[in-house]
Amino acid sequence: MSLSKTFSALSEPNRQKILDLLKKGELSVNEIGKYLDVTTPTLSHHLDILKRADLISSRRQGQQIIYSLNFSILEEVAEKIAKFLAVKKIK
Amino acid sequence: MSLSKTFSALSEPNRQKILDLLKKGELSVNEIGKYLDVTTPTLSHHLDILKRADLISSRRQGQQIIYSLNFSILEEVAEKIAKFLAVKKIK
DNA sequence: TATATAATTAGATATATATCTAAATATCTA
DNA sequence: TAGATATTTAGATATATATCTAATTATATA
Repeated sequence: MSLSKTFSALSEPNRQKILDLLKKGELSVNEIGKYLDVTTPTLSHHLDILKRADLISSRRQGQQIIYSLNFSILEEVAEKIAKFLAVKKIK
Repeated sequence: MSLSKTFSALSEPNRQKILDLLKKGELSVNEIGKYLDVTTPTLSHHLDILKRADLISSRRQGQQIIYSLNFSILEEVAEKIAKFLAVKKIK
């Protein structure tokens, strides 16, 4: 997974909000939609981008698709930034 | 400064490379250009975006503009991600 | 099995972004 | 001060992205 793809996924406010919502626990598309001011197809598009960036996962539960947060990529990003910043201290 | 603007600035590969180059020390536009496969105006555009995101600073030195890395915003990003991830441990 | 509900996919459109060439600006130097 | 060098700004263009409506797919249920 490229850092660019991750940062790109993280750069959109609606997607940040989705991650914030999922932080508290998994949610269906419909439930997420209640907190965002976009149509369902637009929401679906944002979920797709987050999923391709491996920031979230999904599973079907009856008629609903339940999305949940993946922490690992964000942990990697934090680690990479920390490693990047580490040079500062070396100097 | 919005997180979106920061992530957006960080999402482009050439800009990531610029930050990487500046990590080792300040450089002129011309020097940075040696490592990137873009024209000078394009490079100037990327520098402008990084500067607007407060990720780099510049000063004039004779005919050259010298760019240097700002660590603070990246430190903030790392901190925000860490804080975001902290909920995981709480639960 | 027809209808309702949940979500995605398709297709269109408007805005943003990355890129280039050409022109402008700033500084240095012969 | 004329010409060279360094960088930015202006303007054009092609690609990417966010958004919508309409259509499709998947599941549940009366």
